[in-house]
Amino acid sequence: METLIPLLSVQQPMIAEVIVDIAHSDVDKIFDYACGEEIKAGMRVAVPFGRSTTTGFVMRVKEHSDVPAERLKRIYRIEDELPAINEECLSLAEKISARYRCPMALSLRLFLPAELRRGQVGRTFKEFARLSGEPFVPSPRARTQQLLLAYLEEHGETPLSVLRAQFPSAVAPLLKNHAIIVEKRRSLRVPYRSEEGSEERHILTKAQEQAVSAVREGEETVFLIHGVTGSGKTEIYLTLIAEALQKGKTALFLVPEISLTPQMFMKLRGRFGRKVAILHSGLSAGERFDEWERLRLGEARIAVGARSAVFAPIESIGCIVIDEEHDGSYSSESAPRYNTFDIAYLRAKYHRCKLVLGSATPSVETYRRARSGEFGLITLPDRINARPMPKVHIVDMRREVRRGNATPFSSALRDKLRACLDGGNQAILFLNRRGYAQTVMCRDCGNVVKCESCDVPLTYHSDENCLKCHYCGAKYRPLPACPACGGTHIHYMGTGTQRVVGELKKLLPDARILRMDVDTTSGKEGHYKILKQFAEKKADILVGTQMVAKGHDFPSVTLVGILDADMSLHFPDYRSGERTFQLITQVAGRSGRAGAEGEVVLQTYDPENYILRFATEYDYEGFYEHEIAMREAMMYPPFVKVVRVMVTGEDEKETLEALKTVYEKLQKIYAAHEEDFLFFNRMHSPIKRIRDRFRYQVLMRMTESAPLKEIYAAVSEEKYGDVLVYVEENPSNLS
DNA sequence: CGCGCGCTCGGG
DNA sequence: CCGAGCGCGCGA
Repeated sequence: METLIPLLSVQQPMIAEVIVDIAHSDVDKIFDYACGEEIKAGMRVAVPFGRSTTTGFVMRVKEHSDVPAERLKRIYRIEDELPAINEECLSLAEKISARYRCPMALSLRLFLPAELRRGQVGRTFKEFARLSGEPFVPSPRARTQQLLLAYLEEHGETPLSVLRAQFPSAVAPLLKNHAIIVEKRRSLRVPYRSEEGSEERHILTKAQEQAVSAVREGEETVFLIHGVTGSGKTEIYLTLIAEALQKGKTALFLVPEISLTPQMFMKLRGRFGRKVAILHSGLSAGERFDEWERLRLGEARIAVGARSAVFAPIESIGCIVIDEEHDGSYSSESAPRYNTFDIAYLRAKYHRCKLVLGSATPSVETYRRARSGEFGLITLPDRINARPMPKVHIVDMRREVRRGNATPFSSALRDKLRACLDGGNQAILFLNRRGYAQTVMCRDCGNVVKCESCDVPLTYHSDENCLKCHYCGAKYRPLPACPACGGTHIHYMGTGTQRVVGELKKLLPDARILRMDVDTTSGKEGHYKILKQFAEKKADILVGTQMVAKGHDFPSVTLVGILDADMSLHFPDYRSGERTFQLITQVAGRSGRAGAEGEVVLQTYDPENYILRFATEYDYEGFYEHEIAMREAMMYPPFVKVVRVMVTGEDEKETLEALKTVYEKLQKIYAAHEEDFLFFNRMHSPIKRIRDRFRYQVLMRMTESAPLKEIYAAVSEEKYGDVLVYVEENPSNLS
């Protein structure tokens, strides 16, 4: 008779559900692999796939598979000792893929630093020395050896490099005698390293105190802090973050791309020391990876960074902050086209924590949600130092032109500039147009010189003496004659920052001028270098594009000139008014922060415009009431949703064919839900070609109840060869 | 995505 | 008859 002996040595194999790291809809599905007990959800693994090996993400581990056992293959190896993506983030990735119809591989990648995917980031190691405990008495003459041992006695484990520097001759003999032991240990690179955070108490004003308790005690998940420039929003954020930390939780602090300056890093490091990890493209690959790793390991508990930091690998989040909530950089411009708020909201819901939005000029949509009671609304109307906002003077440029002033500066601005510099103060001139001249036109035939790859006029750049395309970056030699008619009356139209600097030198020959725009801020810390020079008063006037507008403090700036306030106002976009208001408010806020009272000169050809009027009065409420009424009357967001399906490809015929296919599918949805659509049409994009790709679009305006999911489904249903098709919701630029 | 399979077409 | 080219479906 046979006895059945349990085969303890043969483990029942487990099954891992794996998503392979290939961003393609054909392979965007679960593949089952056999694996052992050591495999956990969230790990990256190497798996045999087809005839090659691929990285995959373990989504789930289960006991049975519907795939016949003979077809199952085994996971080759584990790529990360610790699961790279936790349960919360795995399910978040699933939601993102479902919401934006993108392959799981793409949504999963959001949670990993690029360095990890590329494979070998140098994990750096460092040697540490400690006392071995073995009895050893150095000879009385070996004084440095005695000192070293005493040092270790006092300080405990110490990096070997420190000992080598302090006791150069002692290390080798002590090692030889086994008096000390050296171990290699993982060392994490900490950028902008400083000592522990300062424990000093930060005294809050009454208004700040009230704001903090409103968030702490409020019922809502989301809070909007609407506070004027200088009202002390940052201190509120930091207090809320500190409170989360005290409860043993972590925090997420999201800021616009541009405001991640070294000063900002230092401020946070000063406050929270090594508990802060900064996720930012300005760091080296190694630093970035290590900061991510410090968060994942729990060594750092506050993640600070731009948009992508919302995917930080932290657990038990106690507080999420989105500063400068209205900033455009919070929307992703490549697949998946997520909005940072939406992701942050999902995470806040999951962790049952507060999501705090802050802005001096909230987006109309956010403000409406706050006013309706959906979000908690906290208003900080006063500046900390009770200083009034700078006085804004509107200058009618039509009158200047009539008087024969052909320069970019009104007489009022010229006078104030001189007075400002005479008083030993600094000025900022803002103009949202880089280069020297906006367009190059032939006066003989009217031809405007365009880029070969884009349907865009070229901008003349005087410092490089070339024509540049601001969409693809291509450079061209300046033309001696018109390519269309051979005429030689080439006219340089419109003023950019370079021309302003040139004119300024003529006007104020002794003034020291700095320029800040995309062309002068190349390199890793380009912005920072220019801002630093200006802050150190190595220049009198800073001329720049909108990058001068974002939260930097220059105590001796007492004059801000907005050279062309209409520029963004007449942008063909329902948000142009909102953006202009935000921009003017921000730029104006640069004036008069500490010293004398500041002034702003706002030059416009449309001095009666309501947006400019409200901006000069710093009247956000007034602006909002006017704007929201207009949006409702015109049926624009937030009352409807603007959805654009973009179709772009290098081959125009192919692109048009794809457009036709997509349009027909969308038309079916439209026909079935006609009552939900206010607008439905296909057309050229305003810019017909960018980077050699033709651009067509189906533009829709629809109610909230319209079937957005069906639109996403229709677009991702079919393959369109080399033609790229994607959906945008309330796109921030409609070019 | 990368690959192999099989179908089709064209050349000799 | 054979080789190149392409569309399709598969991968666990």
